[in-house]
Amino acid sequence: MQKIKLAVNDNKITLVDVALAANVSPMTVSRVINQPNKVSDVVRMKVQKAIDDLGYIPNQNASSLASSRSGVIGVAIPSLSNVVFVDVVRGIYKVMGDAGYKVLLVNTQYSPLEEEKLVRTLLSQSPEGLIITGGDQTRTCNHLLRNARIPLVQIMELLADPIDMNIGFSHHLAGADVVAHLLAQGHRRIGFIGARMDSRVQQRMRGYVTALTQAGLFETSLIATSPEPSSIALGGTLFKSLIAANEGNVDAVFCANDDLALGTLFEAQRMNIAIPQQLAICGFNDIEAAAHVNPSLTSVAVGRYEMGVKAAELIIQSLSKQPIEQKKVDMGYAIKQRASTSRPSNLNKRNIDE
Amino acid sequence: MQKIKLAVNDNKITLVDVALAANVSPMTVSRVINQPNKVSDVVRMKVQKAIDDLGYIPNQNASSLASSRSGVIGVAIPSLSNVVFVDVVRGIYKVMGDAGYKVLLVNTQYSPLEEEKLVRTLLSQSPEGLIITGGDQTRTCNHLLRNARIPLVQIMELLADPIDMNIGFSHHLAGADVVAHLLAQGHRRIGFIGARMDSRVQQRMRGYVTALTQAGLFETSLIATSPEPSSIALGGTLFKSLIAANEGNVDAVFCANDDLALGTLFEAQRMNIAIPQQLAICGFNDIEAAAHVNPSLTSVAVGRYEMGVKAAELIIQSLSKQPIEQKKVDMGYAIKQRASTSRPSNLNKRNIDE
DNA sequence: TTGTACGCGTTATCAT
DNA sequence: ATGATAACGCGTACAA
Repeated sequence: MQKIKLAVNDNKITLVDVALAANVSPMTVSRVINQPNKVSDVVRMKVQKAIDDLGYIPNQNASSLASSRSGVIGVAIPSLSNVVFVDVVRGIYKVMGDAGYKVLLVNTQYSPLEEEKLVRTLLSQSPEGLIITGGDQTRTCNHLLRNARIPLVQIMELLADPIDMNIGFSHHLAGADVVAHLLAQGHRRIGFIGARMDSRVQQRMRGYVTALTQAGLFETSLIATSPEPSSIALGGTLFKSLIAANEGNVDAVFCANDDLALGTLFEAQRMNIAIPQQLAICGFNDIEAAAHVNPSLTSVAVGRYEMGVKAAELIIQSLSKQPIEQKKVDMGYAIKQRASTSRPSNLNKRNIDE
Repeated sequence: MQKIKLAVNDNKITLVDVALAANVSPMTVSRVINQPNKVSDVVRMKVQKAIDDLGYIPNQNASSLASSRSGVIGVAIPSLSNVVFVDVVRGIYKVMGDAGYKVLLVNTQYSPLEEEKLVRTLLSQSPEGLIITGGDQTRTCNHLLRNARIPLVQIMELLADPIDMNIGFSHHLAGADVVAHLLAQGHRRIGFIGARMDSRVQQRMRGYVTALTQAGLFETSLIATSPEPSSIALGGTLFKSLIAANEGNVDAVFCANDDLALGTLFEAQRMNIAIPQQLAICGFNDIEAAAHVNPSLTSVAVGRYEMGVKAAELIIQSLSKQPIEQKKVDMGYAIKQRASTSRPSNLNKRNIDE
């Protein structure tokens, strides 16, 4: 019953091998795989048996080449160490996986040059769509993307001049809103702690500076930053230098993310600084620990997973030629007030969370 | 000066277009890209100019098909929500990126059936190597992998019968060692909290059961588990049921990971249970927060990033036909003792960390 | 050093 | 419903 294979080169089973085994043309085998309903039941089952018997696995490279449909979506993020990006990627994987797309993920390490190189890599895979982070591309990279003529979504922040589609939120407004919240709680000496200082963290900081300046309360000594990646440890370190630089005269701190905020919180506890009585702390991103640590940490919640989902949906919608209602989507944000910024008079009330 | 393109189908620039523009054969263009030193300087620069002018981007699908070298490494992990896997993936990306390989990452969601489907997807991309998690594959998937004839590394745990290469550590030993540590601190009523209960968590639990039984201290009421994914919140919930089930008679808890341990710690604090005086807590994975939370959390450190690096290196080594000294690598683990399990007499000493 | 011929494994298109 | 033929874009192997 066994047919002899023609292709003997690499003992790889091809469409032709299956066709030979099933006594049909290669085209029929191709149809069984891609358009099963266009094949009669008898033939389909015969072919399927041959496929199973031989353990045939289609060669996607050949398929992509012939059909110019790769089923690949390229995704570029700056880091895998940051839960923020990983959460977005999770959303992308969820939607793209369900839709049958493969995700080719690359890590730019916050470098536009590295990003340009990786975008070339992505484009050489003939992706059907692209999701990239932010708007800080090199000129060359920008040209590459514009010439690619495939759906593209820039995520994580709102851009003035997006290449194609854009989804994010205003980091500047969020930063200013945090300051407004802290001012409303009666704080005056409000510090800022930031690390890595990428485009988005800088926007949060500018929001902070703008709002605090407007209130006539800004001083440069209130800012403590580092180019290093954020971490809990770095948060503690920066908090100590902030305190030192202001001789202890700080009554609130806005941390550019929750890792830094937790570091600040833990360090303050070790310094026997009462939170929020002596020091209020507000983080950013609202990671899970924020709601559970003692005292619970006020933070800015952003729908990261949802952003990934939405970005993927925009690509798919675009690919299915459906009209895109809006190419620019503002995901917004929400300040989750918790114990770390409640003013003393509120402390006996139960904090509303979620 | 402009040459007319032959391929007019999709305004995609191909090797032929570049060749025409540079007045050379397509093969020469191919060489400029893949073996530049085999082309004379004059021609190389002329061709490079044409490449730049036209914005040519090689078609990797065609290249893979013709050369049977895809430059793709497939990676399958069960979840992106768990920092443990993300850290391993980071290590893989580091090494594979530097070596010029693309990483195709898939998420099996802890389902062997989903894994089988995704392994098919990976194989259809003609990957040159594969990295997958654990040894819990379906029979079919196992066959697929064995027949693939490409380097394969199974990561995260030590396997009795690996398909090809294997790198991980013994979760069973680690679980038993944690119990030994807690016993040495004088604890007797040692609870276990676990969630998701995948193969690796189950091995940790069996290590716990074995060691505690050996000490004649095991009771089923000391175990609290849930099939849900781990989270800080779930840690708190499980801790409360553990306490309830034992009427408060628990003096130490071994949590299967640090999220659960943090949940337990924070919940215990809210219940005014003194740590470690009234309750010792040991986590697993040694995430960054463990060393910084107050009191600091004892945890089991495992070189996740390094495991990813090593797995990638094994693949690359294997691909370059270098002999593999050992196909099975034990990464080991280390219990990082911190304040959460120090017995009272040790409390005034400074805890050694790192 | 450069070029020619062919094939990689699949699918689009047109016939039957 | 099924098949024959011709690409898809590139690299291998050999020739010049």
